[in-house]
Amino acid sequence: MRVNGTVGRVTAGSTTLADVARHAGVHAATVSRALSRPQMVSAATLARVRTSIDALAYVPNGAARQLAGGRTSRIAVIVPDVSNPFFGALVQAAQRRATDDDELVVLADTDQGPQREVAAVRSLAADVDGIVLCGSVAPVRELRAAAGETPLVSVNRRMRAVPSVVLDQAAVLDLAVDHLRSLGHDRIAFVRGPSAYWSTETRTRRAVEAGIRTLGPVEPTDAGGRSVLDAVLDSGVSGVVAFNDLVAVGLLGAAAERGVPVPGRLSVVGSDDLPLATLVRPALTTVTGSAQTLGRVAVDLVHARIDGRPAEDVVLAPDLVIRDTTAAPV
Amino acid sequence: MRVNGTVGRVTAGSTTLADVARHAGVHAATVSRALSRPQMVSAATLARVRTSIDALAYVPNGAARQLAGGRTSRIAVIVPDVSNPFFGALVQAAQRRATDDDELVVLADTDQGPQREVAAVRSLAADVDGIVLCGSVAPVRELRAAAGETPLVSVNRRMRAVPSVVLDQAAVLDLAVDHLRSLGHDRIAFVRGPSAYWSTETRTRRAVEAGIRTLGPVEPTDAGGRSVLDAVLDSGVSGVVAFNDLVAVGLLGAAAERGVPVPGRLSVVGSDDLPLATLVRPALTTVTGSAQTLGRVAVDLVHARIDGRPAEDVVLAPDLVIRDTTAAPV
DNA sequence: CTGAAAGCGCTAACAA
DNA sequence: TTGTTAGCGCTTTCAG
Repeated sequence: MRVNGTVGRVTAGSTTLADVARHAGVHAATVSRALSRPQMVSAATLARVRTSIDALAYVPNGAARQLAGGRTSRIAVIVPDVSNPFFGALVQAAQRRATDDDELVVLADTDQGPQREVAAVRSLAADVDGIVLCGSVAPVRELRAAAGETPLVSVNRRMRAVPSVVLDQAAVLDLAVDHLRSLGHDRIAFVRGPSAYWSTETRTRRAVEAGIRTLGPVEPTDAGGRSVLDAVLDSGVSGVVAFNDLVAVGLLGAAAERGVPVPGRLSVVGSDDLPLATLVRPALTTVTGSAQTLGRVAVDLVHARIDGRPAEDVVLAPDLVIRDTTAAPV
Repeated sequence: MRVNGTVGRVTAGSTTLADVARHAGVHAATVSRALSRPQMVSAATLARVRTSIDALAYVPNGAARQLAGGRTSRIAVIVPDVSNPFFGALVQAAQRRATDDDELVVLADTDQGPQREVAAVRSLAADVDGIVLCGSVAPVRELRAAAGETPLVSVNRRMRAVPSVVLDQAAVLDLAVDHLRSLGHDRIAFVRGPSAYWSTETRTRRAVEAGIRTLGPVEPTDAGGRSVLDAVLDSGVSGVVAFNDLVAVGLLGAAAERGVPVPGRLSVVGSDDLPLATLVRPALTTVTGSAQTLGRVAVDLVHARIDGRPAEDVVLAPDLVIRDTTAAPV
């Protein structure tokens, strides 16, 4: 069986550039130009080519494009856990932004492992134009080595020599603390997330400066929140800044089961503004920089890097979202 | 400036097969074999090649691979909304399964638009080995045309001539209804999701058969649930089967605000078993076929199709997860 | 503005 | 078992 040659193709292959060129009566190169640099082609030819493209329902082959031109029209988004709604929203926002640019998003979930994180970066680097790395916990050296020439942008972790988009974590803590103080709480604790997180460490530093006691670390989940209830009660604080909304919800749930009055004996502020925050009762007061914004800005930043434009760190100011059923005057 | 030739490369390019071959003192084809069919290479050569691969930190170029061999080691997962925790979990499970197979997952979010759904399938088809299409709402003809030769698997919607993995929706409804009946409810309503969903239509049909009244359709969200409260109260039912957990939570939230006793005046059963279900108070009783299972099975199915193995529809039986704080005897 | 030719990095016959 | 030889479908110089 001939596989190539004049006899015909066997490859399942869909229509190619060559097919379009033939149909339009021009050279393949012209079709290529019509696609990527329309202004280099005469209006008449352009029209003809476009007609053929539609007629044949031609879709350019990404692999060939990449191989020949270097560009993939693909960016990778690497997150610790897609099933976490925060990252879900972030990924979605990134995807929307990328789509505006006719780009595809390749997703990798690291399951929170530094090992897998580096592996993901390495294996993706050659196949995408840029990488958005979220909630990274791996050593920066390794990440940079793994990324090679591929533009890398970090979200929610500040890294040297890697453009980052982060929340101002000190402000996150301050906002939450001030809010609790304004309600009259003077004994306040910060429940830490995993130590590997940049956000944990940055907030902890601020907490220490501010003389706020810290509890934990706990897992950044509902279960983590539940597990810290005893410590919270023992510590005698009345106001709690939880690492994130999941921890806050877990803490509140456990408190409810133990009959601890909320708000009253305990006021809790979360962080992330998950949709969840509005659904639980009492609703959660939360400090936030929206996942959407982070995702969008990150993609813009990779684009800048891809195009060789300078890309500076973006530090987003958090908002305090008050739902006023959780945190109440003592 | 020479771009190619003996002078040296300018392309940022990382190490290639050829580099490894040179380093190991073998032909490029041998390295290729060492990578994809190790058993075709002598142990000694294999070892040497592997050493070189490590030494040079070689990572194969996916695009070249695809172009030459036809395989991409990539599958696409298309969902209506990644930020929905149900799909988040599904995507994560799919991703894990794919990773076991050294595959990458390309993600597309259609924002629930049939238009974008078809576009996503079309643009992805040539660049992936297979497609997992979740919660599809587009016309089957168009989808099949868009997919071309690329294996397609549908999740949560049964399609003719497309292997599908779905929940037994009649069973979903029956389970929920039986549960409510066993608690003594005899006036029960089903709150419908969007009509475009296969799961809505299938359940509705069953509801009609079973003489259960239907309400809605509503958006498959918290807001959708809130919006249907009046209709629920007006209809005089005491038991409600909500389209999914988000709707259920919205309904419960609105009920709580209106002082409707739950459980008591109203018992609600959701569907999906979102993590959320355990976090709200009262906790949600829910009918489920886990998102994880759906994701995993779907990926297995695409793999089967990719390998040319026969792939039959998988109909998963739902489970009833009873948390017993929501649905209680009348 | 358009055609010709070369080649991106890899795999897959085919020979040896 | 290994080397040789062709391309995969596209972009890109370079001429014309």
